[in-house]
Amino acid sequence: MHDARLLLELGDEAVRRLRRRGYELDLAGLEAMSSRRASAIGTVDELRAESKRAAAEVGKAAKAGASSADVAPDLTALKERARELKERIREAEEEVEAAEAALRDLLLVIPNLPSDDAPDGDSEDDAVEVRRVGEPPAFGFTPRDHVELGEAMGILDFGRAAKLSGARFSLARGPGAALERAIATFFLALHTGRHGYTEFSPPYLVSGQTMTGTGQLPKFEEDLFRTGTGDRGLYLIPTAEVPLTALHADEILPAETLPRAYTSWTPCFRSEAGSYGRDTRGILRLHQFSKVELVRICAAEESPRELEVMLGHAEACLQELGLAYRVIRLAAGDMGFNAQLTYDIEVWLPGQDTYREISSCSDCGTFQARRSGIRSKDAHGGRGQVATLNGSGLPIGRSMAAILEQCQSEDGSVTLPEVLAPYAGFRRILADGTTE
RNA sequence: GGAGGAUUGGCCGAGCGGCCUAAGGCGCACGAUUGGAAAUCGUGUUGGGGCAACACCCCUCACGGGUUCGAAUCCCGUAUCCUCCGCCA
Repeated sequence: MHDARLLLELGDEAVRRLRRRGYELDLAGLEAMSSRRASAIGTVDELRAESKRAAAEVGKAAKAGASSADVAPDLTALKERARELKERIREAEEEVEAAEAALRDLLLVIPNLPSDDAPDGDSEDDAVEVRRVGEPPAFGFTPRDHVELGEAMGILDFGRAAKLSGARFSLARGPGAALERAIATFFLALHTGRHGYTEFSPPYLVSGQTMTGTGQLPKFEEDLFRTGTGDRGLYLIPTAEVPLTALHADEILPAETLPRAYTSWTPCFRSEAGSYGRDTRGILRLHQFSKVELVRICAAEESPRELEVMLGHAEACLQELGLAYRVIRLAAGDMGFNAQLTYDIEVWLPGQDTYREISSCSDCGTFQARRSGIRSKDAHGGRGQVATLNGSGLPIGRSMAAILEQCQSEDGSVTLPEVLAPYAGFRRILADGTTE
C-alpha cells in the first residue's frame, strides 16, 4: 500500500510510473480524498479538545458544588453543553470514518511503483535477458519431457492424482517422492548453512488480515483457496512469502537486526483461475505444489542491493545442481502487484526445448512493509522504513522436472546431480523405476 | 465443546470514575563523574495521526461497542493466552 502523501508528492511522476504498468492513477481524486480525510480529522480533533475542556469544567464545578449548594443550575448547563459537544463529535467521527475508508479503498488497489530499472512493456516478451548460465545439454537423441520420463519410471502418476483430486494435481511415488524430499532438504541446507537464512515451519492456513497485509487481498481473492468451519474463514497460503513476510506485521524491528533472512519449505495452494488451458501437462502448474521460499527484510535503502544478493542465492540452487538457466528482468507491466523490480530465473527444459520460469525474485520496496505495519527503530530511537523482498529458492516440482529432463540418458534413466545423492540415498533412477 | 482466570509502554509491574499528562523497577539512549570502566547521579525513553512545524492539538492501557459531563478503572461482545474437564494426531 502506498503512503498517500508520498504519492501526492511524486505527483505526475507517480502517474507516469504507474502508467508503465498499465494503471491509470487519478491524482485529482486522490488529492481530494486525502484532504477530505485531513479536514475531517481536524474537525474531530478540535471538537474533542473542546469536549475535554468542558468535562474538566464540570469536574471543577462539581467539586465547588460540594461546598456550596447554589452552583447546581450552573452545573446542569455545563453538562448540557458537554452533551451537545458529544453529539457533534459523533457526527464528525462518521465523516472521518467515511473519508478514511474511501481513501484506503483507493490506496489498496494501487500497485507498487515500478523501478526505472524495469524495462517497458506489459508482457513476458518485453522482459530483458540479463545472463545465461550453463549450457543446455546436447542430446544425441530426442529428449523426453518429465511427464513421459516420470510415468515410464513409475515415479509420477498423474492419472491417480486426477482420480483423487481432479485436474492440476500430481502424485509422486517411490524414488519420485524421495527425490522431492531430497531436493527440498538440499535447498534448505544450502540456504540455512551457506546463505545464512533462518528456517521456519509456519501455518499453512492464515487469516484474511494476513492475506491483506501481504497484498493478496482484496485484489486476488479468486487466486486463493479458502476454507473454514462455522463462521471462521481461513485461506490456504499460495506461497510461504505470506506467513514469512507477515511474521513481523505491526512490529518494530531493531535496525541492527536487519537484514532478516527467512526461508521455509511449504506446500503452496493456488486456484490458477484464469490459466485454463495453459501448461496443462505435467507438474509445472498445479493447484498444490511445494516450494522453498526466501524472504528478506532490510532497511529501505538497501533493497536494490539485497535483491541482487537474494537472486544470487536462488541461482546458487541451480548452479549446485548443474542445471542450465537464464535470468531475465520482467517488464514493468508484467510484474506482480507488490513488486517494484522482479527478476525471473528460467531453467532449461529440454522436453519443451525452451527456458521456463522456475523462480521469481522481487523487491517490494516499502510497499508491502507499510501495508502490514513492519517498521524499524535504530539504537537512538530513530524510526526507519523497511523493505521486503521475496523469491523462490526454489519450487520443488519444477526443479524435479528440470532435473529429470536435463539429466536423462537415452536409455530412459536419470542420473541425479552429485549434490543430491546424499539426500536422496541413490544416484540414478533407472528406466524401470529402480535406483542405484 | 465446557468451567474458571488473565491481557497496562521494549520488558516486569502498580493503578480509588476526575490530580492517569499511567507510580515504581528493568532495559536502552544521552550527559555528569572517571586515566578508562564498573558503581553512582542527572535527563530522556509507547506508538500513531492532524499541521509548514521537534509548537499546539487528537487518538492509543488486547480489540469493538455501551454507560457517564468525564473510563485503564463500570457494563456487554470479540480475540488471544493460562489452568482444569472433554475430545483428539
